[in-house]
Amino acid sequence: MGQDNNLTVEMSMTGDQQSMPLRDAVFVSLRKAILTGKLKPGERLTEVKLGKMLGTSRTPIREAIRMLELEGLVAIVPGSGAKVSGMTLEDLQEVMEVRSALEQLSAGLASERITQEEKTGLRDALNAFIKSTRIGDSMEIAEVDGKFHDAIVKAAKNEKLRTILNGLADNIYRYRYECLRDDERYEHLITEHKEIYKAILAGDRECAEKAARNHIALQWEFMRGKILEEKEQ
Amino acid sequence: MGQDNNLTVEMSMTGDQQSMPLRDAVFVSLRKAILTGKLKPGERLTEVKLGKMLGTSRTPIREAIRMLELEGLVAIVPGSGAKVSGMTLEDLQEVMEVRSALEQLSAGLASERITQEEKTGLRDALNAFIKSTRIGDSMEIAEVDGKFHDAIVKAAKNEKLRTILNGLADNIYRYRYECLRDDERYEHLITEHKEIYKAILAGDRECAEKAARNHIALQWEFMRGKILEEKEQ
DNA sequence: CCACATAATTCTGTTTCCTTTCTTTCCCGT
DNA sequence: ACGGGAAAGAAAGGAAACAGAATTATGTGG
Repeated sequence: MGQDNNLTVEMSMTGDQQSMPLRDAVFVSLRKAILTGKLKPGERLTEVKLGKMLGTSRTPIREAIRMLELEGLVAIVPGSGAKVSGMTLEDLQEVMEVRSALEQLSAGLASERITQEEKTGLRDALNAFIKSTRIGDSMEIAEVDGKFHDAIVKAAKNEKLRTILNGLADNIYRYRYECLRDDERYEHLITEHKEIYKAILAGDRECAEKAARNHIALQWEFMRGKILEEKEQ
Repeated sequence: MGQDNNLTVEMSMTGDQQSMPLRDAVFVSLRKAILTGKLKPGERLTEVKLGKMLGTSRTPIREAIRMLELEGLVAIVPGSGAKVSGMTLEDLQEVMEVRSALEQLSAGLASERITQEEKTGLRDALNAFIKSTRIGDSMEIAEVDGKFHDAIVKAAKNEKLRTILNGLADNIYRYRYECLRDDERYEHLITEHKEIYKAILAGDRECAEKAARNHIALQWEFMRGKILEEKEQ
């Protein structure tokens, strides 16, 4: 009961509701709540309850849930309802396999298509990442890491790729976030990012792809290890 | 007016509506109508009209449209409505770039993970493809071509990849379909498919990836040429 | 004390209605 | 005659109502 009230406050809809369809606001709110773990995997999402929490009727909630389903963040059981979808280790591996292929493509295309301004933008993103690892707020690090990868895919000039990659990033956000609490890998992460950055700047597609593949592979290895050792406890 | 009635009949909802949420039936119907070109790019989708056509109220229509939007098949103008989204040549190129990377991954993984039963299934799919090119019904060829690619991604044992690839295939279905009307490329297609098939059977990942990349590259080249020469007319 | 069946409650699926926003058309002024 | 603005109409956005299925609770029999 008290928890619900807490969530109500936490899930208040941000910013400009004006001229923005309610369903989109709800969509963003729910998505954020899931990604940050406020709504936990397996938790049941009842429409009336969410409606009360966000102060809307069921209609926008329903539409938002349908959208979340297509993004894979909730699972709908026909006739029963929706629940936040958890992920098995196998699911994570699937996502990481796809991500590996697409981050390679992203880095490769970026190395060929990046403009001068984007180069400075990418450098700034890299520096921001390095800086926030020094400070150590894992929430911010996840954010800035995402910015770096997004800067690359922007330079790749392929919006379809960008959409898909961002969707995949959301899929694993929860787990990546958990893994970033550990700072033993920060130095490695910086090195890997630098390597990708250098290859893209040099316009060396082969090298950029290789660096990206390597980066994802190491990240996956680390995540996998973390999750497995957590399970043993 | 008469057109509308025609569409009504064409868009009747197929199969087991029982125990299937109406929105999904609507979703499938609309999707098919768009992919087969019954609903043309730019055409406006008004909820009441579609509701009358399919014999439902607006709600299932709305939810289906939201889902179609996330799949990129319709575009929503806030407050105004939804329309079937067309594709520029640049959009197509974006899709093909991503598809190239993922079909490579698909073939590569399949070469490592395919089971004995799946091998025979893939062989059957290949033969079915060859057979339908002899008959020459472009509708069926597109279907069977899809089956072949789906058999591969099934063997790759990665459902996430499968979902994304099928989504991409839908994106370009209309255009691929158009291009298959031309039978000058059938022989090449068969050769390329055979090459992928052989590499997967041999368990040669490198070779499978190369064959897949080659296949997509040639398909794209052909599509691009077709579209450009159509525009010139 | 537990298992099974039945009833009550809750939640989804769908329809219907009201409100808000956009679009189009028509009229008035220049 | 042409352009701008206001009003009417149409369509989406949102809320509430209704029906049916699912889950939970309750009670009875073993």
